[in-house]
Amino acid sequence: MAGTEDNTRERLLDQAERLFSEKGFAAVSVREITNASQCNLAAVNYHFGGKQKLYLAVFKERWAKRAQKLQKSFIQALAGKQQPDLEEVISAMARAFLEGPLTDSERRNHIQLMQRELSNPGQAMGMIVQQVMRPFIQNLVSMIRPCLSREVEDERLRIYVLSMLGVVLYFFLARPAVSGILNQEYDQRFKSELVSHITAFCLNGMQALNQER
Amino acid sequence: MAGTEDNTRERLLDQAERLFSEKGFAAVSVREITNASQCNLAAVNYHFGGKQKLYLAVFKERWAKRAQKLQKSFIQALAGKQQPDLEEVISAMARAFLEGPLTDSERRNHIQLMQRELSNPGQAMGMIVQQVMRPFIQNLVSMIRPCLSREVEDERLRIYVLSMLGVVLYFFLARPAVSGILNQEYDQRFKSELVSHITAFCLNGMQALNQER
DNA sequence: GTCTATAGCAGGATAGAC
DNA sequence: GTCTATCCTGCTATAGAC
Repeated sequence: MAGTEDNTRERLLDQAERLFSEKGFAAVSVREITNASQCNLAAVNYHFGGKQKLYLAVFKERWAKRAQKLQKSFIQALAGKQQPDLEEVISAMARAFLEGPLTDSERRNHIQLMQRELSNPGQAMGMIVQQVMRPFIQNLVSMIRPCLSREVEDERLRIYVLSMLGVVLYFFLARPAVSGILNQEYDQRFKSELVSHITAFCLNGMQALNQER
Repeated sequence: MAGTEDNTRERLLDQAERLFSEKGFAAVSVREITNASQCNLAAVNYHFGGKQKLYLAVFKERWAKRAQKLQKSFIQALAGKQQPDLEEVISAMARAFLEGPLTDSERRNHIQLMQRELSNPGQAMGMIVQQVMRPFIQNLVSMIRPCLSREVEDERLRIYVLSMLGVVLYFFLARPAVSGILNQEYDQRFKSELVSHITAFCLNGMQALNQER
């Protein structure tokens, strides 16, 4: 009685995550989710208590775990270094988002889902900011601080870290537009070119912190 | 017969733009739009031929015009200079998006609507990319090229311009998240601090183009 | 735990009076 | 050009058999 263990529930979470990230909460119907999960319409209510609660469960049981995985892979990439330099930190961050431990579709789902919630705050946004983004940013801040040649307040440093995240995430979110503008598919070659570019751009951008202002 | 001239149609476009940008296409009902516009349910069908076509009309008749206004204000800001330097170009760009000629709510509607379409391409995306973004980016490219100390191919320069746009737009789109992370309202003081920050960050970031690679 | 069946309601669209 | 009334589809949620 512990072998099968709620396979339906898992399939529902999988498909719900995929569909919500592709189309957004309102554009997805429970029928679409249960059909894709090859289970019955009533299953959503039985397992989660409604569409809205399923949405929340996707964040709590799937999204948050992936976010941890992503951050662990970022930390792992820097684990060898005693004191990584700025370039290493930035490149590891860009790589975590663009080439990290997730599959392509996982990555897309993960980031699109986050963006939907961040620009259209619902009940999951508090959790995302408090439990995932704040710690991650604080983590970056404390890795970057020793690389700088001047004392910089936390608050100012956080804005810089947000700017770097902005660059990375934007190449993701506006992916269809970027493809259209550059006439460029997001293949493996282009993605690693992007990592180089982002690293160079942000590395130079961060130098503003080392200047008088 | 040319004085009143379809006031209802205009109100519908106004309210549709606001609601679509706040909640997204699927989450808004025709009833919600017509109530907000203080007109009848059937008006959407009469004037536009359906909800989907109203959505498209919002982009064609409202969004595109605002985009032009925004770009004109950007060009205007640089009109005095014979050859603006890089800092002036970047600061004018950031200002156009963050403090430009639109009211706060116009700006929010405009950018959120764009982002919804860019990350979730529908029928309006082609128009946005071809008629608005491509020309704007090409414009930026040709203003920036003379500021550089090296020859740079168009393609490479476009990626840099996209990165700058990424920074600017991200501070907009993730506004609720940024507020939560920094514990900071988007008041006038903070917005002009953002413009300074973005200018400094991007100005330095662009220096990567002047380096060997 | 999974299914069928259905209640109950909100959605987009349209016909036709004015 | 605007309104009312209504059609019909599709939605979420639930009751109850198995």
